Amino acid sequence: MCDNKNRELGQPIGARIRSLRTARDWSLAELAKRAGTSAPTLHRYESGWDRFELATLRKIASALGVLLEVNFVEESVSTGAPADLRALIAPLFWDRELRPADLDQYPDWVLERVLMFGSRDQVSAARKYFGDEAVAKAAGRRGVDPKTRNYWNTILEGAAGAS
Amino acid sequence: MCDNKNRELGQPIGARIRSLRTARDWSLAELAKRAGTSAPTLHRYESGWDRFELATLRKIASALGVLLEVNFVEESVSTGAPADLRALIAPLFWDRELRPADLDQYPDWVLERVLMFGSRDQVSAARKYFGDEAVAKAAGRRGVDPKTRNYWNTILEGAAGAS
DNA sequence: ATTTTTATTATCACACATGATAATAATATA
DNA sequence: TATATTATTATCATGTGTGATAATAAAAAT
Repeated sequence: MCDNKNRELGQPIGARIRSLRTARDWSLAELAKRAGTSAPTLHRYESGWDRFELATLRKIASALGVLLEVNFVEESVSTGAPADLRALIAPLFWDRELRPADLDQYPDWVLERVLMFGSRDQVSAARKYFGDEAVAKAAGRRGVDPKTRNYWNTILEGAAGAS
Repeated sequence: MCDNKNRELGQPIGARIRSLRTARDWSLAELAKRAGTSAPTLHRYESGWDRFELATLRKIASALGVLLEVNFVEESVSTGAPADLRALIAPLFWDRELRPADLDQYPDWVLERVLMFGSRDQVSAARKYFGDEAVAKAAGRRGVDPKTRNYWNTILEGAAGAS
């Protein structure tokens, strides 16, 4: 999830709540009971409400057994420069040196590795650099495990639906 | 920053705001003007206020030129069961199959690989499973690059200091 | 086909987050 | 030392997020 609407880094809050709830096979009423709120209120949240109080999000997170993180994030490494991205993800390429040209010649291969083994920051930077289409393509490669593939299919589906 | 008080993952929100503001050499009045709020209100926030509306945090983030991230983070995989950890980190052992017994027979070797190439989740799960002492030991192995070693020495030093 | 469960929409009262304002204390500047 | 700037504390009016409730639609179960 990202709260700043200018950057699509994940699901909107409401969609995330729904996703977490349905993963647990809970009804709106069940989660509402656990979170100390009401089903119609939760429905409102899952349907696009966006102006939460943190206290509300805290209750919901607690009921769902997840951690609520709230971060002010400085603009990350500049991803306009290939050299910056290369330096960031180079550690993932233990078997072969990652050359600067590889970013443009073999985006699928690079992304596959990043999606499979990269940290959040590395993945985020690569996604920004290559774009969602390239990520979707890379997620379809044989070297990507089904769990990771499903993850990205869901994320990118959500990101495409929002545009 | 982490919003769930049960886990210490960073600065409280208010302290983070102050840190970002003073880094820019702005007064309370300056940030207040940019964020469309008031100096006394900002002072309240920086001094421990904790029950924010997201809209408020958005305004402040925008004024500070930073990204507001709001995440529900799943608790990581259960690390009580060796099979779960093994499944999680298995992709990192591309050159040799990771057998269940390896976790107990060669913890150093397993951890070295995880520390060097693991994702955040993988590292976190392994750390939880093996404990900090084992991580410290593994970080000292020859196959761990100095940067990673320093990273873990710092982290574990901090973790030891906190107890 | 009927009943039960769940989701969805709408209304409303109330608690409270927020910013405006004033006053005072502390710090920085001239 | 005097003045200006900034930080801090307190009060209060207002807008709004929230949950309770009712009604209805849709989906699932029997």
